[in-house]
Amino acid sequence: MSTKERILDASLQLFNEQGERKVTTNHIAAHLAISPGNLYYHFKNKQAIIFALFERYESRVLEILQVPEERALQPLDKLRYLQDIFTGLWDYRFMHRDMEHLLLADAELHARYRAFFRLCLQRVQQIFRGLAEAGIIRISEADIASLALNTWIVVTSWFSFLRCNLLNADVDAISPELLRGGIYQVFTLERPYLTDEYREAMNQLQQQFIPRPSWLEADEETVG
Amino acid sequence: MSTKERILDASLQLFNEQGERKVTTNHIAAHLAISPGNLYYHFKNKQAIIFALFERYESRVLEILQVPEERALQPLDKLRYLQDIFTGLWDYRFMHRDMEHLLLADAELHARYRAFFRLCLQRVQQIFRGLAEAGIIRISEADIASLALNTWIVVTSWFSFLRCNLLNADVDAISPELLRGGIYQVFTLERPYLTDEYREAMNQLQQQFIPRPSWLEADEETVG
DNA sequence: GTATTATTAGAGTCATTACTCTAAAAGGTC
DNA sequence: GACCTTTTAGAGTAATGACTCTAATAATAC
Repeated sequence: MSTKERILDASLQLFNEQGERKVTTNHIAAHLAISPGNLYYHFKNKQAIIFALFERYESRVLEILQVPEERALQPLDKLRYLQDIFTGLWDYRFMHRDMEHLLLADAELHARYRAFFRLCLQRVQQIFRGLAEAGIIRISEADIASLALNTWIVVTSWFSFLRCNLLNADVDAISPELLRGGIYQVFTLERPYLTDEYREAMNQLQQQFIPRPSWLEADEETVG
Repeated sequence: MSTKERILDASLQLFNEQGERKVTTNHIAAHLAISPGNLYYHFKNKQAIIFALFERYESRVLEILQVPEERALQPLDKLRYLQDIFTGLWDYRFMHRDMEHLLLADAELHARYRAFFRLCLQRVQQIFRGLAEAGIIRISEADIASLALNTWIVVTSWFSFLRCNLLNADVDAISPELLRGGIYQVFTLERPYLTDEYREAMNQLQQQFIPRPSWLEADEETVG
């Protein structure tokens, strides 16, 4: 693997683990046992690393959010979308964590992100239209726009929500178990629009993702 | 006004304007034309300032989220809740912007925030129960929990969403106009549960908050 | 007025961090 | 092996930022 790719992989790992703010370029170099000079030979600055990671993230997400044209959507499609998207967000979880700062620091990235967001929103709307055409949901165009936006917000905020509201011990061990809570929440957004025909089936699907809401557990008493 | 309060006010202002990450204690002192030593006489560190601001924020929000016991909820109550909460969030908007980092850096604040969140969630659920008892919505207990959580996520993420997706020029001018989009989104979350009796009235209420979705506008071409 | 305490100034410190510079090594070509 | 390009090491730098220390000044008590 090329040094350039190794730098990206290590950066992604460290950013995800500790947050972009706490990971310095020197840390990244040290982690790879290369010199800072070497790192800066491959990337002109920290922003360039982040930009490259965003490109990876973007293509990953857009690949997932494709709507099949040759066939109608099925109930399980929705589930697959959610699982794939949440997994993708997990793999690049530092991104939405510090997004505001990243965008403020890099106007080019900001423009790129805006375009990406708009494309995603369109895709999500297409998916809902597909579900409507397949008779799975019944929904007006105006509601599709609102529902898509709410879905976007909940999905992209889910890991931030978890990290803020889990016990510290759990934060280090965010697991598929916690991902499920996010899937459950998004199902809830869509549920009111299900047609009679599919309501029961989709509800049963959703039931499989009922979370054990660990964010409601009380803190342990600190032993004094 | 005491120096201590002036420090808090200035910190809040600067944090909101530039983000906690970019505002140093020296900046705060300079802004007030006092010495760093003076600042540190009143607060033992930057975290202590943030903690004090959180206490303000917390009491502000909890005051808003009260459920009247002597009377039933009315359709306009929901609107007032939303307007007050969004205004409160606006006044402390740096908070949810850098929340993850703030909590990771201060275990005490983290515990406090968790408790605050759980209390808020209960209050929001109570509000939905109140709306159900008043015959405005019809909803199961399980759905109340999901709906409350989705509401929390959308509300607390709304300003982050805006800052990420607005044109740079607009970010500096986030206005009531943009607040309205948030209110509209939250109305959408609740809308499917409205009873026949109130559906029309609430829809009309919501229509007043249709946003001009500036986050969908294209970037200006850069003049080359 | 004097003693005591609360408040303030401001220079300074120490660690951190993004990034640079020079030279050495490695790799490829003929 | 000589020549050239690519890659790497690693010491160094300039700026920054959270925080400290000492001494001066204001406020208060008696």
